[in-house]
Amino acid sequence: MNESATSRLRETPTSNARLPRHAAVDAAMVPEELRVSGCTCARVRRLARRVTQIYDRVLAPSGLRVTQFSLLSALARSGAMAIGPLAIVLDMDRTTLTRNLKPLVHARLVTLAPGKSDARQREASLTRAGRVRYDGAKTLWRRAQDDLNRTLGASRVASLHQLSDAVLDALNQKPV
Amino acid sequence: MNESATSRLRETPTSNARLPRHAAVDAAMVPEELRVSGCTCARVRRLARRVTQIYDRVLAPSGLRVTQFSLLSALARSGAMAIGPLAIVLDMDRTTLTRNLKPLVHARLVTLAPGKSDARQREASLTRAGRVRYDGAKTLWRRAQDDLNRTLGASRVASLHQLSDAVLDALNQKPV
DNA sequence: GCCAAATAGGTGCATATACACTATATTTTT
DNA sequence: AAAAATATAGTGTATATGCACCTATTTGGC
Repeated sequence: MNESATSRLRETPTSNARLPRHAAVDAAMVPEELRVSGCTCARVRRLARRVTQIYDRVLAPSGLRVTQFSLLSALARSGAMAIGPLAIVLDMDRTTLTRNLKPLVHARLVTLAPGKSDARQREASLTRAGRVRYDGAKTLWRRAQDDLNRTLGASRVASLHQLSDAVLDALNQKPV
Repeated sequence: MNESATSRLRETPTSNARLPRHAAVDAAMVPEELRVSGCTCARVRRLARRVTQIYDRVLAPSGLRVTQFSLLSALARSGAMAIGPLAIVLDMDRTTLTRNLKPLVHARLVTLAPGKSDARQREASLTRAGRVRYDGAKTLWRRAQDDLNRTLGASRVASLHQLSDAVLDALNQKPV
């Protein structure tokens, strides 16, 4: 069956312990014993899964998922906004945004209105019900965030924020 | 409608330094120093979206997505493994893993065999074709990883790995 | 004014994610 | 040994994600 079982499952194919050779930054490498994958993408996806579960569970009583909460939050902050610009702001694919808005529109928390100057545009904005729902959910969001802060420690969370922002910024400056 | 439209939507909403300002809602009486502004979950999700796009595009010629590549990688490393333990190792919901394996099983890159000692278990393992596909995709993965390292700088990538591992470890030690 | 190019957005398709519930097999209890 | 409890995995449902392709509108030359 698994003829590969004979191999000594040496370290992970993806977990080569040294990153790029064009930089000498070995000083702070992860201990080998952790035997984690060397894939940055796998790490951030895993992190997103784990963290999302926490927020979604705490937000559940509001009937909102954290993605939906974030969309309401963005609209509460920005006011009416067309799909395209909003997608750029959120680093979200335009078509993903369209689909993520759908349950919110169906729940009448968000409306989509034709653009005033350009008939192609669709401006998304919070309804009154959307504002109310968002305000109510903020308490739960705060609880989730506090839970995380307590578990990880504020400094680690702050570091995570800084690093995430820096990475996203770098990727937007110089797209790969 | 959007009475908040007056606010100055400067740069990105979530990287924006002020989210909820109402400290009165803290059901858990969290000290101020534990308060962090901005949503950690929105950040890590955004980061995961962005990074996933990079890897998926580079991996495209292999016919594998990065999630699938990671699954093959895990199986290449571990050999045959039952669904439950594999899900735990990957910090992935068990049912998500079952469904993520489906396209790989359908493509005959992975097989699911009944457990030898326990008929409830299903042991996943790489097929020969799966091993070949995985080996071929590793070159593309390496390219994606190198691209990212070059764009972000190795030290930032190393920091991201360290921090992600530390956070995941902390969450597993002390589940929220 | 007309038409090609560019722009804004939606659809089809496939995968990714996870909670609630279900089905089956094993283990423990009586 | 039969019943109850537990363990293992799959399904139903719903959302999240994004590429390829499509439609409608606007714009830029002419």
